Amino acid sequence: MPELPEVETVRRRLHRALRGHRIVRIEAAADPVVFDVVAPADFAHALKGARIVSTHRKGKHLWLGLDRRPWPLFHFGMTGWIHVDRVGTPERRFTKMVLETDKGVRAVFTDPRRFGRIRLQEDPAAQPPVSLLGFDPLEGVPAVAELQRRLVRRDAPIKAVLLDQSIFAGVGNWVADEVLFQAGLAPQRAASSLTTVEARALRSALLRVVQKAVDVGADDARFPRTWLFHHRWGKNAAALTSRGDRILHETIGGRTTAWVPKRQR
DNA sequence: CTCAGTGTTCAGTG
DNA sequence: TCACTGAACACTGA
Repeated sequence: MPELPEVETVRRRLHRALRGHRIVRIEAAADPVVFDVVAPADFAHALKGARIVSTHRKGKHLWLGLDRRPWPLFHFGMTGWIHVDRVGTPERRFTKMVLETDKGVRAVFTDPRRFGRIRLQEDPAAQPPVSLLGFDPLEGVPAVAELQRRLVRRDAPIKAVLLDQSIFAGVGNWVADEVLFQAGLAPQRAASSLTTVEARALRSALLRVVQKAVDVGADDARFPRTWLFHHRWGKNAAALTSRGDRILHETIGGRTTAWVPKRQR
């Protein structure tokens, strides 16, 4: 479930588990889809022997800072993940990369659907795709006036604009729907039609949703009961919110969108 | 067997 | 060039 909160949660786990360790072994699967720009052997060679000094994230992109360059950069796509295990743990299915450290920690990148990507870059923060991202909500959302300035020239539905990574880095399908639900905004509203009051509601809902999801380690069982999240899945026509309001499912911005007409205008 | 899917990119159109 | 839409990508699981 890799949107901003999930990726940030993985980053924090990696940070605690790997920082200061030296990489003693790398296994990189022969998968030219996931390793789309670096040969797996070159990736392994670049990492082996290096020390992990930092972890980084912007939007849905995650990378490690090493004591030498280049650095590894990960994107989880729809089904990617990095699991932190101890060396000796049973293998996992759909493994694309295994990293083992001198202190016996193993990080495993898995991805059944193979939309994820593993790359190598000299300076991930300074080069595409990371350099092309908009603001990361966890690092702070622009003031309402600035936000509105960016929305006013967009005729697309606000749902689609929320998914635009060059503006809202890290927002994915469920975060977008949750934000619109909590802000009381109908997803098909043109972004340019938002009033200042509505843009303010959007801004604070975005901040609140992302912060809360990260605070609970992206563990959805700990999301507040009032969140749409718990009721939105499965395109169930009879689905209701915690207050008993009907949830509609329709395609907006090219994605399945769950929303509550009674609460969103 | 069919279809949806927590993401991104590209082709085609206006 | 830009903004927008819809298809394509690859594969699992319901």
